[in-house]
Amino acid sequence: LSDLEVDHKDSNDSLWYIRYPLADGSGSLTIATTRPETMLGDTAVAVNPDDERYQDYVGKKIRLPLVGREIPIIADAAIDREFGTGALKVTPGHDPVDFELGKRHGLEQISILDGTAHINENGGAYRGLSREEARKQVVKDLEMAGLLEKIEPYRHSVGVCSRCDTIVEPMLSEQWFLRMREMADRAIKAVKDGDTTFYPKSWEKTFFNWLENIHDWCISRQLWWGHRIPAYRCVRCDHLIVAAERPSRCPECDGSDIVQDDDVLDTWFSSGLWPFSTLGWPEDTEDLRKFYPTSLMISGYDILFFWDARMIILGLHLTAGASIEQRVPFRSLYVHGMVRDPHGVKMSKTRGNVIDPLEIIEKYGTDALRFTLAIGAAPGTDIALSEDRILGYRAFANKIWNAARFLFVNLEKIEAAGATLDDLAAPDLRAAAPHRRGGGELPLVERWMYSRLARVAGEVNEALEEFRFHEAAHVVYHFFWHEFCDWYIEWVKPRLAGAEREDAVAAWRNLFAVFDSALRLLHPFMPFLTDELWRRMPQRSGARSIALERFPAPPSQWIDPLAEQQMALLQAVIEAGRQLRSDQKIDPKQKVEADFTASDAGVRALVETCLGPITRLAGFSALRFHDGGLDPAGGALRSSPQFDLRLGQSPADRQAETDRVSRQLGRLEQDLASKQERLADDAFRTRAPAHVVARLETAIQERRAECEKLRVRLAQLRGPDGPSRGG
RNA sequence: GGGCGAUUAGCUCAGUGGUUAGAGCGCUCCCCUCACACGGGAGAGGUCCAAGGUUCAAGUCCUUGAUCGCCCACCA
Repeated sequence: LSDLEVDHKDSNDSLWYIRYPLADGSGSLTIATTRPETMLGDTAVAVNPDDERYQDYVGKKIRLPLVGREIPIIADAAIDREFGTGALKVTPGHDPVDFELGKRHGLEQISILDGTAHINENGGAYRGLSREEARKQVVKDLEMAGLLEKIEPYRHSVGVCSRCDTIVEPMLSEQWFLRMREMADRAIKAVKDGDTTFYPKSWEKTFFNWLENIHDWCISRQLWWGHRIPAYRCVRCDHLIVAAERPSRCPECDGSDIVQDDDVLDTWFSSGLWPFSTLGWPEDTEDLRKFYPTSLMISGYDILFFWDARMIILGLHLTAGASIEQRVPFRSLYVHGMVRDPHGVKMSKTRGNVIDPLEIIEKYGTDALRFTLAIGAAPGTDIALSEDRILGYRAFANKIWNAARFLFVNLEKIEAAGATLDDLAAPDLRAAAPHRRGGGELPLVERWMYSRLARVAGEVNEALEEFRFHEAAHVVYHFFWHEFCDWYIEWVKPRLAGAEREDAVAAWRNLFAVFDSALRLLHPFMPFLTDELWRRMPQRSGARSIALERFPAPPSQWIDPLAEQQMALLQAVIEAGRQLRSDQKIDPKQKVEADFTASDAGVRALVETCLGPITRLAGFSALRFHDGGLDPAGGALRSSPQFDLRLGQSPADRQAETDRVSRQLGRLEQDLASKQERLADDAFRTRAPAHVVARLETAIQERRAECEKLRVRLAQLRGPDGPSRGG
């Protein structure tokens, strides 16, 4: 096992205090141990040289109980005086610390265990017992001999096999090690120099920390399966040869009886060779030159040390290349999180909180699962996977499906008027978007839609570029559902079945063009659904899959800030209308008249040009325009800095309306006060960038106007002549 | 012992110094309106863990602390 394959687990154990008698019978010394059975292999007792309690003992001999061997008492600065009794039994054969200690003091190394963790012939009477049985027996015998002073409960960490949880028993054996220092330093340098970049970058620190403290790597394993270690031994003279090819004769004694080492390489060593051994290395192949280093490695952090770091280390060491940058196996390493249970707890079979991806796929669909993982994959975080969340994204998949259904079902209406799917959605038509009706102007809603598409595509591309998958998924989700479906489709619906055939055709072509782009943007996140829907649109002959199409990168000329601003205003008017309806508890089926006023003639003109969609989407039977303020006599009112909107009937609940306005006014006044305070600060005016100051000034102006309107409104609501009749 | 990270709405989480801090789910109210009730519309809900500091400006940067994770480590 390598160090990395040993986990350390806290364990409630005992600390046994054992009396070791001096060989000359002049007394005894008590040691404390967590593994009493290992005393069978003790070859010394050690104390700290500065420990005054044991000054007289150093140099004397102990007669090891149960064994009878005489062992020395030695002094070593590594001994912690505070632990136990300050005296340590030294077992070089079965403890790494003791092994080092033994080497410093020339102590004998005695192995008392065989390969199956049973006591061997060095354990005398205990031979044949398992380590657990031996512990019991040793303790029992010590107790009988009156040498067991006490047992204390003790909590410490125990090394266990990371695969099977068995307690690891340190023992002496011959193994192959890789000297890591220089190779680790080269890997550190490569990453520091930016030859490979980690995403998120914070993982580089973890990487450095590990490499800076790295130990030599034990790469030999006593297993059947694996790359056999290329080391050969001459049977006659025992000479060792390490070579790529099996030597026919021993270079030392010319013997021909040569056997290969039985050990195989650590599987992670073999895996570490993967990036170049798969490309034909050590031959200088075309593949190797073309694909090494590769651009991106995606990996979970649980194998950062096991695999990713080793690929870098071995790549730097073994591959030929013109420069050091060409030796790293990959330019970017994206380190993703782990999928956890709904509460962020690691999944485990024993805990029973494992979510089976196949069951999830069966239940909610592959695309829903994939989208959930993508949108949850914020760099540097794990993903808490809950079925509720997946359910939400299944709904999204359903939404996409239904939007497509809308397109294809409604097509019949225009097909009746003689247009075919090819007339509306042919691939070259989709590519030639936007479509203007008879060479005229593009309607506002389409200018807005294409502008949004261009921005969203830009954001998605940028996010993917930086491995911000969650952001890309979020942006495209919001775009499809809340812009494409909620606003764009709803807005253009009447035109699609409209009598004006030319306008209808243009609207359909734009709708399909945007839908096509949306599918492409969605494809990395929902591959199956998007491909299926894409196939239902006409395609170039020979086109095989949406996966092979271009990812959208709409021209930046589509970005139209004016259209976005105007559309936002119209949306605000519609939303104000809906809020009023909802507040006034107006039956959704009932259309109501509304009154509108705007101080800016441009705003009024804009609203007038889009009267159809506004009245339809807000549920108005009519929208009446007024000059100046709206009649204070009645109706429920919504104000914004740009416009006022009133529903033509009295508030159903005057008190509720008063409360709402007053709450809103309170919020605004507070905000206004803090803004004014900030603006009044000379330091802010002089030191903040001009655009920040200007923006604040604009905001204050707007806020003031809003507050004023609300104050007037509040006075009306509270006044004796408050609204009492429809108006 | 060393290192890394987290703490933001009821839950799970985004948030790149600069509008009134966001999303999904959940919750409340209305609506089965001719793509979708896996839907539409409207809402409620947050002293951004604490205390200092830097800055004209901090959820965001720095320090300390608390709590919770994870990784590494040869304390018998």
